[in-house]
Amino acid sequence: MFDKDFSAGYLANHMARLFAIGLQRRIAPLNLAPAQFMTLLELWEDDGLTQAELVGRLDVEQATMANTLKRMARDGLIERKPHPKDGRAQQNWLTERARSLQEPATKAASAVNEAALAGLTQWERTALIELMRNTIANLQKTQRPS
Amino acid sequence: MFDKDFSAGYLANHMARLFAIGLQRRIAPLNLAPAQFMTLLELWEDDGLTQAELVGRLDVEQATMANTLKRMARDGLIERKPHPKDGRAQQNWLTERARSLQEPATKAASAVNEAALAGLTQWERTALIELMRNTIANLQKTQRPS
DNA sequence: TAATTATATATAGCAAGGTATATAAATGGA
DNA sequence: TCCATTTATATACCTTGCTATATATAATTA
Repeated sequence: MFDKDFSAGYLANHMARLFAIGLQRRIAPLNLAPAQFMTLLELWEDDGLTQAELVGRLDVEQATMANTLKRMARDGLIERKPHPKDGRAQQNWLTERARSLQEPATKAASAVNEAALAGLTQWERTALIELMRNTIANLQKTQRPS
Repeated sequence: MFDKDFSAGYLANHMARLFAIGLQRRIAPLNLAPAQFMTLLELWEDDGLTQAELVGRLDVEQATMANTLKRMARDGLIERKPHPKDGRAQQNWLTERARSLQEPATKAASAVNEAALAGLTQWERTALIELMRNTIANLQKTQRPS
């Protein structure tokens, strides 16, 4: 018999939904959505990345990233410019507004993490992170070797 | 500086997406989607639950459940009948087809969990589950006390 | 070089989550 | 009993994800 309350997949889904709500509520005042924040994390590190590069770094489907970038351009977070060496590609450059959001947005995300891990020891926090990373690697292994 | 590869929230989102893909691929042949499976888990236990009861058990928004139930009725998984004691409510009853999916669907879900946790010791698996349950409780605590 | 193959984006369509509203039925008080 | 409040669903609209296709530009190869 299948007990969802001890199923890794069910718990992962539930936990991710709660994290998303927590983040969404805290970055909504910045006019930012969770997937936009995730994309900004990469652009804050390396501005001007192409859609394909972002797809590789964030492990989402190309179509998903295409739509997220379209909304980000619409919301004035990025500007898309033709790639100087590849006529098919576009570079995605942060706007001043997007750059200004780095500090408040990352603080909001850290606050959610802190609230989520409240009461866990440092050892437990590290264990959770490492176990999730291990699980992610396992899942990627079984679904990619296509 | 914010490192997404060690952020509980980011990892939870990534892990949940990978679990969802794994489950979706395995239950697609049954003409079943992940949220439908999650809902069936409750109905297999207690047939005839109302929308409000399912909302409470699965911790999703009422509107989300309303749409999921609509798709399940459309797909012949449930039949909705007026509640005998409450004119506002409807009871959701499993069809024969839905009952027949219990075994293959739960086996598919168990297979995904097994693939995800491959290589982890029993102790590590239990630790991951318990840490996720703890994190879920923390997040519920901070977002509900509305 | 011409033709094929691969790569970068875009778009359509659907599921699942969420917020915000609306409506109808049930409940509780005054 | 009548009115206000609560509860059960439904719906509209938005984001995020996915699959499947289509298109244009590179790259490769015959």
